[in-house]
Formats: sequence, C-alpha cells, structure tokens
Amino acid sequence: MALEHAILITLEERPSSGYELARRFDRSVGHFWAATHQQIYRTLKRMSEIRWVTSHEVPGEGRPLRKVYEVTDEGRDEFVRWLSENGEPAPYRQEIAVKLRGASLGSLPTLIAEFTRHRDLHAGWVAAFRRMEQRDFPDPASLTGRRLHHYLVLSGGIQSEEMLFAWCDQVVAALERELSGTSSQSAAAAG
Amino acid sequence: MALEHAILITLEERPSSGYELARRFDRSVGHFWAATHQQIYRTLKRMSEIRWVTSHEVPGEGRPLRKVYEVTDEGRDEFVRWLSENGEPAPYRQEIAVKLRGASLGSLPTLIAEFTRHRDLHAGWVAAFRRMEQRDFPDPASLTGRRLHHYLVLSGGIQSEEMLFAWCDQVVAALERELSGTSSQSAAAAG
DNA sequence: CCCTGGGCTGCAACTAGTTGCATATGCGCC
DNA sequence: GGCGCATATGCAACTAGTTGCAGCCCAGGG
Repeated sequence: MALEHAILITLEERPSSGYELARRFDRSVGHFWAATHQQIYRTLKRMSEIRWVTSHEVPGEGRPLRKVYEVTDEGRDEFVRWLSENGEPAPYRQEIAVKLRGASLGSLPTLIAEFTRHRDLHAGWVAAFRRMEQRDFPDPASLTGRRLHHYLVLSGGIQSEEMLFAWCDQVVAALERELSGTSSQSAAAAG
Repeated sequence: MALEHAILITLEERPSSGYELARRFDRSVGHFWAATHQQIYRTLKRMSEIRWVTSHEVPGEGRPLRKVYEVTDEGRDEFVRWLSENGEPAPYRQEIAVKLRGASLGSLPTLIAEFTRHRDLHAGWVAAFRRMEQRDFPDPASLTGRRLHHYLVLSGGIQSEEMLFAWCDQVVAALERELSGTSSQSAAAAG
C-alpha cells in the first residue's frame, strides 16, 4: 500500500488534479513508484472517501474542468504514521531471469535478442536519469533537506538501472560466447 | 504471468510435489521469482486443469502422501512459446524510496533506522548468495550450457542485492550527515 | 460544420499476489 | 494418550495492479 502514500507526498509537494498527477508520475514519481492514471483516479476517489484528501473544481481556461486535490491534516498524519511503520523489501521477481533459467529449452539467438532489447531499454533509462540528475542536481555535495532526499531517490533509480544494464550486458556477452562456442563445436563436430 | 513458467522450468529440472516446489522456491527459485506455497498450489491446480502438468500420488515412507507433478509435452511447448515472447521490464516500485521522498515530513532518526535495517537485510542476502556462488559455481569461467545460465541468474541476484545494499548505505551516510549538520545548526541556533 | 487530438475524468472486469486460515498424516517425546 | 512439530495439501476473501473501454470538454484546422 505505497501508492496512497506516493500520491499523498506528491500532493503535499503541490496540489494537483488527477490528470496532472498522472503526468507527474510519468515524469518523476513513477521512477520510484509506477502507477497508471486509472489507479491514480481510483485511489484519489478512495482517499477522498476516507478524507485523506479533499478536492475542489477549477474551471479551465479554454480547457475542461479540473478537480484539484490536496492533502488534509488527516492525510498528512497518515503519511507521517506510515513513515514510521517498519517495511520489508518486496519479494524479488524478474521475468527475464526466469527465461534465462530455462534458456536451454529455447533458442539462444532469441534470448540474446531479448536481453539485448532489455539492455538497451535500461541504457535509455540510465541516460534519461543522468540528464535529470545534471539538470536538477548539478552540485550534489551541496544538497540538504528535501532536495537531498529527492536527489538520493534519483540516485537509487540510476544505480538500479545501471545494475540492470550491466547485468543484461554480461548475459548478452556470455550467451554470445556460448553461441559462437557451440557453433564452433558443432562445425568441428560436423567437419 | 511468469509464475506458471517459473514452476514449469523448475518441474522440468526435477518433478516435485507442491511442498517440495515451495521448498525449492524458498532456497533458490524464489531468488528470482518469489512465490508462496498458496500461490504454488493454486497454480499447480490450474496448470493441471489446462494440462500443462500432470500429477501422481506417491506414498510417503513415514510421511504423508505426496502429489508429484511433472511437465507434460503441452506444458513444455507452452514454456518454449513463452521464451520467445517479447517481454518488458516490470514497472519500478520501491516503497522505501517513497518514504525517502517524503522524509521531510517525518523523523530522520526513524528513517535512518529503517534504511539501516534494509541495508543489513540486503547485506545478508549478498552474503547468502555469495556462499551459494562459491558452493555451486567455484569456477565461473569454465561454465557452459545450463550451468552457465543458472550462474548468470544468480549473478543477477547478487548484483541486485549489492546495488540495494550500496544505495541504502549511501542514504544512511547522507542522512546521518544531515542529522548531525542539523543538530549542529540547531545547537548553534540555540546557543 | 465536422473531424481530430489534447485535456480530463473514471468504470468494470480481470489477473496476480497476499492474508488468514483449515485440515490431515506421522513421529517423537513426555 | 496427548502434544508439538514437521510434512503435506489447499481454500476463501481480500488487496494491488492491469486491461479495456467509455465519455465529455475544448480548440483548431479543413
């Protein structure tokens, strides 16, 4: 149940409509807690019902009506309570590792292609996060308070994507060696 | 939907009962795809119904009856099909990062304690995985085929836990500096 | 005037995972 | 004989996330 709290802290930083929240999740919040607009709207509704947030309608200027949400005192108290609650790391699940575990039943070139794609996706995330880092935190050593916290969150995201990139790269290299070794062995056996 | 395939590849390696599967998940499979025994039993039932696995009962010796499952040809075909299906990295979700993002609303010492606990949990995983690596793959450079794949899966788990350990350590150090800087500033302000 | 696309809200039905719990067999010990 | 624990199986009800879809407002361009 961290989506509620991710939304609460995001609204605490700046009241927003559901649509704006979805946009903020796509740009930054979603880098540490991903959520779709359907989840966000449903969760906003539920939090309205239990009075963790309140909303008011804002007429757009040349735009449709917007419902802007903000955190109530109860919502803030709930977030503070949750901060002090002991959490556990989530169970680990990595679909591509399941594929790798069962690689011998499939086609090496296909799995190499899959890992190459994932490696490139992660490389893209690394690059995007690094640009974000350069833009928002050019001098990390000088950071304090909230900006330090935000920087540390981004740093975690960067390290995670870098690790996944490096691992996929290691796997691609190893499987390619296996493929060329097997092909050589097959050629030698056939020759 | 990778649990089905994690179970299929695990049974392909060695037919097992639900209870044995749960044990194997606790020891190794669960390091890349975590699952509880309730999930495993339910998924075994469903895969029996769609004939991806079949089961037969085996009387225990001084033990209760066991239902041993094995993969059918259809189940094997489904796994191979799934191997060639393009997957996407899962959306990223890290509860403790949400807490860090909202750290300014809470107590720094409490958050430091939380990150310290997580760091130590990850350190424990690193140590356990390293022992597993030493025991099962003392000479990684010589590996080929299935054993190479299994090793690469474990390597990914190790790198992931190491990254989480390093990140939590970085956060603890930064928050402790902040705490002591704030305390010094508070003391100076009060003095 | 109509169409398209962006802005904006939101629901139903589903899957995947979790929590809580139940039941039975068998063995060893008190 | 009963208790506790390990072995072994499995369900119901719930939460969290996903998929698929629906609908409305507004502006701009053809």
